[in-house]
Order: sequence, then structure tokens, then C-alpha cells
Amino acid sequence: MIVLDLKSNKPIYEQIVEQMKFHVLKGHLKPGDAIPSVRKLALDIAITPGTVAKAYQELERQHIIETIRGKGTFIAGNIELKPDDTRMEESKKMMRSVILELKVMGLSETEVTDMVKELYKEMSVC
Amino acid sequence: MIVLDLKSNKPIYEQIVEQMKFHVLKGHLKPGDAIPSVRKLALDIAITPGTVAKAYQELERQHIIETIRGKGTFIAGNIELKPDDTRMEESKKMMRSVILELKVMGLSETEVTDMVKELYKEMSVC
Amino acid sequence: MIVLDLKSNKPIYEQIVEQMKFHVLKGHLKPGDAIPSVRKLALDIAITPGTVAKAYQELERQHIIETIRGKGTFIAGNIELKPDDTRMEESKKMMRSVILELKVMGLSETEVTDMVKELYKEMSVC
Amino acid sequence: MIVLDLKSNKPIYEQIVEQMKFHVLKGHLKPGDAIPSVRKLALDIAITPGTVAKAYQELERQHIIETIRGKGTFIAGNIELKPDDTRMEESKKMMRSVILELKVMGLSETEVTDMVKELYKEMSVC
DNA sequence: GTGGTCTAGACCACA
DNA sequence: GTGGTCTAGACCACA
Repeated sequence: MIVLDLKSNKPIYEQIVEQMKFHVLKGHLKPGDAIPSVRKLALDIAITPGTVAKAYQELERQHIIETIRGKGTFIAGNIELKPDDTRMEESKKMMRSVILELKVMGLSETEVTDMVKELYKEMSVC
Repeated sequence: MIVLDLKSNKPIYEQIVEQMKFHVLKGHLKPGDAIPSVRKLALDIAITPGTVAKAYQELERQHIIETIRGKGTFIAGNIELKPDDTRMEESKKMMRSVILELKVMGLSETEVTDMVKELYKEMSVC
Repeated sequence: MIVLDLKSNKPIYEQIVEQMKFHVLKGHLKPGDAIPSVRKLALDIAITPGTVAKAYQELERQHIIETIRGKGTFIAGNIELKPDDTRMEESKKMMRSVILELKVMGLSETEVTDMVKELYKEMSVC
Repeated sequence: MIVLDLKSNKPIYEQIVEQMKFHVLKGHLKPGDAIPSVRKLALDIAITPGTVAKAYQELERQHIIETIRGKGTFIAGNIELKPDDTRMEESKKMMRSVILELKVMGLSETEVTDMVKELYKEMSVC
């Protein structure tokens, strides 16, 4: 289930990528599972197929899904969990940025890590 | 001292906002201190004045700086450190996003919080 | 024996063509040998008959196989090994493309030719 | 100078990627050089800007070029020459395929390597 | 001016 | 049916 926030400044295709990864992480989608076709998902969430295609291509580039020509798209077999250096560096940059923001708002190290723990656990539940 | 990374995908004006806030946080800039004029900063860091102006407007919106007509721009008197709810919610959204990314890469809760602690401390030093 | 890689971005019908030619090259299949019917091969490798048919048409166009109405399909008598100019030109284009890619990755002429030799020999063994 | 072969079955955006890499390799384009804007190149070669944008994004993903928001696109500073494993594996697969093709056409190992050497050198000249 | 995203469609190869 | 490419535009944030 993909839910879009059209008001968000995060591009739609990125929202799809992120949520799809979330569903894989949660086990809602397992290796080998078929995911909706580009056209079907586009209809479901009322956007143009090109945008879904862009999201799927990005997911494929990240080895999260695999495309079988003419047949459809599937969750990849052995999902690459190795923290690929480039992605790791990007995540760290974003993390630094958020932490700075929180620090500026006056949060202590403990408050920040507590928040992180809470968010981490929250993701396991919903 | 503002240091830009022109290649970053973070907009330049956001980089200025972030670094200015960082200097306030670190005490390099104190309430009442004058900060360079739009034109001067633009010259210093070799970018177009419009971009600096945009950064200053954002800092003013966040009550970090104050402009006094005909006199210049200054660090605001009583800087708002209370975690204003909107900014807090935005930070949380970003945090959720980064944590998801790290979780997908296979990091455990401990690994994530360790990374957060490290980054938090790292920021106090530089 | 045809082994498919469904995840490959190489079309299935091309994989069949390539492997069939490989078996002829290796002598596993000799002029006059019968090859499985479209339906049988399709069943064997669990794909739709249309795809096998497309592969067979391509092999026939290249004079690698011959269909005798009512009898079946066979390896052609005098297999054309002369480097037909069109095919040669296509191979050269692809070769140029791969070499460029390797060159961009920093491989020297010697490294590329060594790789080619290795791959050439590797193919003679399996 | 980008020259398209619209009749080719190679996608236009891939042709752009390949030729841009070629120009970098040849030294026609050096680190820091500006490359034409998406719109300008699109006009020059008479295609739609979206296709140029797709090519540029792919080049950026490969760290060949760098985008500075609102300013333009430039050849990357330290171009990544390390044979990234994934790209290497893909090149090898293609190479295997071409060599098989040539072998089926009756070329000996020496003939293939001679051809490779010739093509490698040819690329240094034009 | 720049690149990034998205639309609403077309056409294609492939299965 | 499937995904991939491309068109011809629109609108946006940014510099």
C-alpha cells in the first residue's frame, strides 16, 4: 500500500521508493513477491505511469526489485544489505544535518538518541 | 566563516542558514553581534546576492537574526530555542527517513544510536 | 541444454539463440541433428512457445537450423561460418562499446586483450 | 559534439552517455569544463530536453559529471576510474557475448585479439 | 538563466 | 499483458 503526500516537497517517485523499501523491510513484501505493474500502481495512486516507472528504475538500481521483461517486477532475491559506501555517506550527511537542527532547538544528546530509539522501534511496529 | 559545497544537492541558501545557526549554537556569534551585509557576504563567498538574501530571510523567519533598517543585520536578542512544533515535526520526518535508510542497509538500533552519538559529539568539537 | 537467466536484461529469445549456436560450435549438436520442437523446448524451459518460436526464426534466418515441414527442425547442413558482413559489423559495434566502457574504467590495452584471451579460452572449456 | 544515430536500437540517452564518456576519455572534455545545458544540447541535436536530462542524470550517477543547481553541469573533478565491480561484471557479460558471436563466425583467438587491439587503438586516434 | 519533476500520451520490444 | 523510451510540454526551486 503506497500512500502519497502530494503536498510534500519530497518528489512522488522518491516517496514510492521509500515506501516500497519500507514494506520490504517490514516483511510485507518478500523476495520473489510480485509488485503491481507500473500501469496498475499508477492507476491505484492516480499518477502518471512515467513517475511509477522512474521509481521502479531507482529501486532496481538499488537492487531492491528485479524486472523480468514482459512479465513484471518482483522483489529481488538476495537483497543487498551491505551498507554501500556512497549511500552510507549520504545518510550520514543527512543525519548530521538533522542532528544539528535538533541541537539548535536545544535538544541534548540523550534527548536526540531517545528520539532515535523511539523512531527506530516505531518503524518495527506499524 | 561560511564554507559552501557547490556540488552538494543541498541548496546553497540552506547551507548558509545551517552554518549560521551552527555558529550561533557554538557561541561564535552572540545576540547583538552584527553579521555581514548581504552584499558583503555574497562577495566573500562568491555567490549571487539573491541567494544570501534568501538565506537571511529564512533566518529572520526563524527569529535567529534581526534586520534594523539603515543599520544592518544582527543576531537576535532572545533566540528561540524552544522546539517550535513545525520545525520539530519536519526534523522528525527527516529523521524517520534517514533511519529507514540505515535500517534497510541492515544497521541495528544500537549501531544507529552509536552513529548518532558520535555525530552529536563530533559537532561539539569542530 | 538451455539455461535461462530470466533476470538478465538480455531477451530470452536471444539467450536461446546464443546458447543454441554455442552448442553447435562445441559440437554438441551436429548438422542433421534434430532439435526439440517449439512446444517441447517451451515446456522444458518453462516459457511461452512464442518466445521459442522467435528464437527458432532467428536461428533459421542465420541458416543455423532448418525446418522440414511435417518432420521437425534440424541443425543445418553446411553451417555458414563465413563472417557475414552485417553480423560482423554489429559485433564490431558492440565490441567498440564494451572496449570504450573498459577504457573509461581505466583498463589498458593489455588488460583488455588479456581479458579477451581469458574469456575466449574459458568458452572452449565449459 | 554529439552525433545521434536515430536508426540505432540503442536508446538516444545511452548514445549521449556513451559519447560524453568518449569525449572525456579523449580529453576533449576536462574536469571542470562546462557541458551544454540540457535545453541547449536538446536544441542542438533536435531531441526533447527530457531525454538529455535522463542522459545527464545517468552520467551524474556514474560520477562523470556534476550538477550545480541553477548554474549548470560540469565534468567531474576526480573522475572515478576504479572499475566498480557491478559495471565490470556487466562489461564482462557483454564481452563474453560478443566473443561467442565472433567465435561462431569462425574467428580464432588471435583474430579476435587483433580486432580488439585495432579497435582500442582506433579509439585513441579519432 | 539552470536542472528536476511531472503530465498525458505515443510507440516499441518482449512474453 | 509487461516495462522502456520518447515526445512536447508544464511548473517548480534555485542562482
